[in-house]
Amino acid sequence: MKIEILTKHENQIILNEIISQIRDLINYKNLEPGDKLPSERMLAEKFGVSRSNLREAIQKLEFYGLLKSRPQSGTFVADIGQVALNGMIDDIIRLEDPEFKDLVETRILLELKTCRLAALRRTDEDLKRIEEAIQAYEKKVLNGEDAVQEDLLFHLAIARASGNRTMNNFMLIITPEIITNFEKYHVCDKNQAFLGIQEHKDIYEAIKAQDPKLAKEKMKTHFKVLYQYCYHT
Amino acid sequence: MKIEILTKHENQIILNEIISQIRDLINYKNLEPGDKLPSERMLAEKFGVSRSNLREAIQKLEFYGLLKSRPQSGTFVADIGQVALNGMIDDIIRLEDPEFKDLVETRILLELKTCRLAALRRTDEDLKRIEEAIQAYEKKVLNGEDAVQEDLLFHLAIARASGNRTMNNFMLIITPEIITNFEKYHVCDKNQAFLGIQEHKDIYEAIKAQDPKLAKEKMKTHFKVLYQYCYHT
DNA sequence: CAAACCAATCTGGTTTACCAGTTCTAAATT
DNA sequence: AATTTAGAACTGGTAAACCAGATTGGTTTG
Repeated sequence: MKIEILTKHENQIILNEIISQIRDLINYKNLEPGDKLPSERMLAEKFGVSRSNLREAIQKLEFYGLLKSRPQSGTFVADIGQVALNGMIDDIIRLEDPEFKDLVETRILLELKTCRLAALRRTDEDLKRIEEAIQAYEKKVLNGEDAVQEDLLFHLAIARASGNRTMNNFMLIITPEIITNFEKYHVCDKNQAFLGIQEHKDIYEAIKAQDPKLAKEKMKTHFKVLYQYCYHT
Repeated sequence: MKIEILTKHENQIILNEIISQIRDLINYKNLEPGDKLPSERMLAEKFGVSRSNLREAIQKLEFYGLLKSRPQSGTFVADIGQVALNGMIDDIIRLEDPEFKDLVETRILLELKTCRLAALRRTDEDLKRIEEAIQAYEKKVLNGEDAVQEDLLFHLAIARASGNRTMNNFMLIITPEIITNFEKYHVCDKNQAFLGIQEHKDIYEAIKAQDPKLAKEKMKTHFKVLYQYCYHT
């Protein structure tokens, strides 16, 4: 068999085609929640794709909670009816990579909430971690060095302190892309970094004082520049 | 070699161990953004694990944007410095599966935003899709049938209309878990489903009228029961 | 001496073969 | 006829073999 090397994008396209075929099969066979799919080998042959590719597709649907694989047993439809399953698969296939603006918008939304929650739920260990992040940031900025990484760890420490694992996870997902784009587009300049020290401290104090409203306000102030970048460019 | 069948959880533990070893190696070798990691074969041997497991670990780090694999070339550290990389890997390893409350809390946060954005950005096609979702929901409820799926598709249609791909993706991620738990814990009863019809229509009208503030208000009303479940139990 | 070139080697990706539980069938037993 | 049980076939997961493009070092050529 001829083998071709595919780009990430081409691979994603055939992945979506397989997913769409899996959806069609579920509809055709009227599979309901808990029903078993045909084996990976059969599906791979039926769709004319390799088992690896088929497994990738299944794993993607597993990631979105639509299928469940059980070792030595089979792959099953999750506890989700056909209507929702069809709607979700359509959305999953259609969904493209986010733009930078989408990431920033989401980040602002998440962080205004995580810092509120952090003010309500933070433990002493959380406080300590946030404080350490501030000190690392301050040290770098005062030395005239780039401190994007330390800035980020401060925000991740707050996400952790929020006690909400889902938001924490989402912050981890969008964070690296944000960092790299920050540095690429120079969203923050030296002066901003300097102002950031006090802003970070204000946020920390609000969280320490367990004042969620103030914490959110201070975070909003901290995001002023980011707001403008997101909504006025 | 002896082969053991591992549970998903056990597998995740050894995955985290490998990730932690990768982090140690990056620190030990002082690898900077863009530097190349040793080959998968070498790492697998060095860590005493199979190449498949090692690849899984790499793919997880790739998902979080910390590594980048290039075919026939190698695996590289992303454009992220050691400080951020260490912090993020620690968080990734530590992070456990979210609780239901985390999901609901995040969903409320996301949806209050997506419906605002939908009011600002919705196209005519978006409106049409939302309307169809409402009709499907209404039909089921009036028939006395369960309409959790249709309810969900209504909310996903709004997420799509928000025009923010990241939020759309996040909604898709948390949605199935929410559905299954809804049905398990009977968060919504029949009466709620009935009230939901008008609430959905109110949200739709606000989005149609491009009134973000009203849309958010109506969504908040719609989430009243959910709020109570989330914060008062 | 520098630039072009070529083949040996190394790379991540993919296919193939194999593993060990699970599941189903049908024969054996009560 | 209903129940038990042995075993064959099937399952998702995993290890090993293989692929072809990328890299690299040394050689050749201008």
